[in-house]
Parts: sequence; C-alpha cells; structure tokens
Amino acid sequence: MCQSVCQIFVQSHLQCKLEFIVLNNMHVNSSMSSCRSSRRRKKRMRATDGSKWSFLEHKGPVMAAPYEPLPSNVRFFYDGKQMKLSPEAEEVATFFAKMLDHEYTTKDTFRKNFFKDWRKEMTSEEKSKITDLKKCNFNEMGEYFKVQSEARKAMTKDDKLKIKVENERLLQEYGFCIMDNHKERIANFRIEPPGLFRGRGDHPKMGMLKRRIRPEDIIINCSKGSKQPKPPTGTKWKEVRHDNKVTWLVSWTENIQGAIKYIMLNPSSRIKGEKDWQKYETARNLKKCVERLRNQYREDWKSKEMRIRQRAVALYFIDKLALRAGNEKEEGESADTVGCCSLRVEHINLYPEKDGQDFVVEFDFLGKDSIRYYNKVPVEKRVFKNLQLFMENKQPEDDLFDRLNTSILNKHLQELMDGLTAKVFRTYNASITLQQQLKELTSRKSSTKILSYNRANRAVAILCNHQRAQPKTFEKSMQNLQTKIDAKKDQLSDAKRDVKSAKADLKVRRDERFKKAVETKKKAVERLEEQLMKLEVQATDREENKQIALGTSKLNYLDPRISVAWCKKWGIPIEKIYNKTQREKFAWAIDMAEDDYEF
DNA sequence: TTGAGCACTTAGTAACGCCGCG
DNA sequence: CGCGGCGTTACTAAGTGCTCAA
Repeated sequence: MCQSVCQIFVQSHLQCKLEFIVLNNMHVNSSMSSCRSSRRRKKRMRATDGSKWSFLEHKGPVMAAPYEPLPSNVRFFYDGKQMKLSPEAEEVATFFAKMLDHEYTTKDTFRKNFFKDWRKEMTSEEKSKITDLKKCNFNEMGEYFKVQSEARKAMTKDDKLKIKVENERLLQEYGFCIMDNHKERIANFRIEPPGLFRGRGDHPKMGMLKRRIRPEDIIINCSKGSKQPKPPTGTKWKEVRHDNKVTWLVSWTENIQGAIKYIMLNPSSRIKGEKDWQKYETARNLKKCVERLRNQYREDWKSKEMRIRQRAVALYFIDKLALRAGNEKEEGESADTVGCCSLRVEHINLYPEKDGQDFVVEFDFLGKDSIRYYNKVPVEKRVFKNLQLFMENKQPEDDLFDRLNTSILNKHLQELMDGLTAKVFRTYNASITLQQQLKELTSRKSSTKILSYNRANRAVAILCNHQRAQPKTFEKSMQNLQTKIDAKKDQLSDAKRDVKSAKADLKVRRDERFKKAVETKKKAVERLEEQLMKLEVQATDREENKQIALGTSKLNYLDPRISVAWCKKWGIPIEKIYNKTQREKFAWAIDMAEDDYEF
C-alpha cells in the first residue's frame, strides 16, 4: 500500500469515529443534548461539494474461482444414454445438479428459464441432442457434490485450519481499503460467482443463468493518486475511474435484471456510519414536526382534490402502519409485490363493522421479498369514506391510489420538512416505539431486563412486519428446553427438601456444622431458582420470537443511541444487546450517547 | 411528465463455525 | 472427540429515492 498513507493511518481507529461531522447540507439538528463527547470536540466541516472522499486506494475484487471440470467418472445421462458435455454446458449443468433436492427445481418457471439459458451455453451438437429437460439425468453429478460437501465436513482439523488461514490471508489482502487516512473494512470484496438466479417469491426470472463476471465487465473506482488494483494477468478492467462523488470501489452490471452491483465499505466504516447517523437525525427532525404533519394530512382528507385526498390517506397508512413507499415496478420483471403507493384495490377489504369495531380496513398483500402483510385496522371514518371513494368503479387489479406515486408523495413531503421522504416515517416510528416500549416495559426486576428489551424490539419488528420462516428445528428445540425446565424444577424441589431436613437436623442439635449445612443448602436453592428463572425467560422469549426477525429492525431502524442509553441507565453491559459486529457498526452511538439520551 | 440509470439502504436465508454436552 | 443446536456471518436480492434527459 501507498507509503504516505501508511504513515497517516496509524492514528487510532477511534479517531475516525469521533470525526463525525455535521454536513453543511444535512440540516440536522445540532442541539445534540446528550452527545457530550461530540460537542466537546471541534467539528470540522466536511466538503460541501458532494464529494465523499479525497483519497481511496484498494486492491480490487477477488474474482470467482474458475470452473473445475468434473472428473470423468461423474456422468451425465440424456434419455438414458451417457453423454459427455462441453465444459461450458457442463458448468451450467452442475449449477442445476447442486440444487436437485431443492423445491426450486420442480417449479415450471425455474425449469423453463434454466433450460433456455442452458441451451445458450451448449455446442450446436449438444443443442440438437438435448431438447427436453425431463430427459436429463443429473443424479450422478448431484451425488458427487453431496459427497464433496460431506468430505469437506469430515476434513481433518489441520486441513480446516489451512483453509481458515487462506481465507484470513485473502481478507487481509483484499478485505480492506484506505479511505481518507483510515484503513476501512470492505463489506463484500468477492465478485458474485456464476449460478442460477433464485429470486424471492414468485419470480418470473427464477432459474436464469447468472453469468460469470470477467475483469472486462468490472469498473474500478479509486483516487487518482492511488496505487491502482491490477487485473488478473492477461486481462483488463472495463474501466478505471476516479469518481469521489460516489462511495463504491468496484461495480459491474448483472445480467438478470441489468442492475449494477457494487463493492462498498462495511457498516463500521466512517462513510456508512455518518450516513446512518444522519438518517436518525432526520427521523428526529420528523419527531419535532410530526404532529403538524398529522394535522395537515387529516385536513387533507377533506380536500376538494382527489390527488390531495389520496396523498393524505396514503401518508396516513405510511405513518400509522409503517408501510413502505411502494415504487412502481415493471411488470413481469420481478415478483408482484407492492408498497403503499402501489396498493391495488384487490389488496384491501373494507368492513363498516367487524368484530365489534367500526370502519375496519383489512390489508392482505405481498410486500418486499414477497413477505405477506396481513392486518386488520380500524381507521377514522373519513379515511374509510375516502377509501370507498377511491375504489368506486375500479377493477380489483386497478391502483387504489391512481393519482399518486412515490415521487409525488416525496415531493410533497420534501416541502413539509427538509430531507423528509416516505421511508423516514418507518425509521421514526420504529425508533419512537422502541423508546416508548422500553420506558413501559422495563421494570426494576433485574433478570427480566433483557426480556423487556427483546419485547420492545419485538414490538417494532411486528410494526415493520419483519418476519422469518419458523426455524425447522423450532418444535424440537422448544421441547428440549421444556425438558430442561422440568429437570430443573425437580432439582429445585429436591433442594428445597434438603433445606427442610437440614433445618430439622439443626433443631435437634444446635451445632455449628449443621448451621453451615443449612446455609449451603439454602444457597443451592437460590442458585437453582435463578437458573430456572433464566430458562423460563428463555422459553418465553423464544416462543414469542418464532416467526419474528428482530435483527432487521435492530440493524436498520432503531436509533442505536436509544439502546445505548437504556443500557447505561439500567447498568446492562452493551454486549447483552449488541454482538461484536453490531458494536462495530454502532461504535459512533456507543461513543456518543449518555444515559439521558432522548430520541 | 415520464422513464431509465444510478447509488445506496434494507432484507431474508443459507452456510459457517463455535460451544457445551454426552 | 463427535454432535447437535444456535448465534453469527456471508451472500445477494429487493427495495427507496435521486438525477438527468427526452
């Protein structure tokens, strides 16, 4: 690495976290009441011209491993007859073979897309012979990969260590870059290997071939004065550019959607941390004016103009239910999912009265990642009447908000508050909910503190509809836990009996030895009670959590300073809340928040 | 006004690897 | 020492939102 840089970046890494700057164009509130440490330090202005860095040096990406042809004893059969495939066709076939026991390979769309793309890689002879996927037998190939992965698991400690060391070497060499005097961790320094595209939900492109990325597809971004990454011998990068208005180091265009993929920095980096901080400051700004905005949209429900009413009702949903904005999507390019602005008539049902509540709206649609959103909510009468109006004379597949899209909505929001967009409401409502719930749920009883935190976290996850598949092992592991609890209960009652008999002994003979015995037995009971309590807390927590993912909100929606302050206030070590990675990502917050921090 | 392109955040899942237990 | 369970990490898809040009 560049020498001059090395000299500079020996400065402590912490320094970089403390250099958090209020950007000129950021419009954040600068009255950071509980950010003592940041106030104490001199703030240096960061560039206002939109540049993100002035020096950037890195080693470029790690390319995907080249294809290794199968040993000749692993055969492919077509229509019952063995057939040797060309390396190109064979590679694509292995992608399919590796997924053989996955449900994907039974899906029609998947098979159709795969077969179409596979044929493109075949020689003309192969193409003329292989015309029906059903006649293809990949079993030996699939078996081979299973054996391989078994072998990998059964490797000796030594061999495993070798791999570990090699990975570590790769990480050290390619996993870091230098940006403005600091050595920073890169998030994803490997080029995505080729394979079969697996979309989420009912994706029209599932099974398509994700092609191998060559150096000629790759754009490198670094600073002019830096040592440029070298392409593999005999190859060239597509381009080397020096654009400091962006944060990425490497990019390429992916062939399925034609989207650009990037290599960027780790969340622990200055550039990501600052952005994260900025995000929460914007959400805090919303807190200051949210009542005004709410009054505004309630007024707008009465507007003469349809577009205003639609805008106001959509905003109400975004605010109340933390729905996503809902950009338009090109039909047939991806799974049919929606957000607020793209809701269709078929996604809601109106009930003037349901389950004893008036004006109930029932939502049922697929959101991001095709996760189902199902919710029944009572709404204000005006909202209900508006929805009826919006749905008049429409087909189920028509847009609910036909006079609205995210760009119109966001333009409006921008006028109401600087930096305000639809997604800020999700951040705001998530964070304020955590803060409120922590206040409500945290009691003085010490052993349930973490449970309280998780419950508050869970309230947010439910609000944001962050779901996960119930772990396959859930039922079993729950049973195991119950067994443990039962065993602990038995132990406890035994221990209690012991205490009693020890006391009885003591009564008979007042002896120092017996007195001691009673004490130790009592201690044992206490210890067991504590252990039992712990197990029961764990069981409750796990049960309540089975289909809810806490990680997403923790990582992306909850102002970490709320959690840091909570830990300080209750004397909980931060490690109980954030693991190592999370502590690195939130280092800025851990450093700045005091116990009295208010979101 | 629309649409494409681009940059960046948010998301669930699969694979990994560590730790306690028998 | 192997094994199972579980937290962590890697991976990459799928969103949001901005800009620019026709």
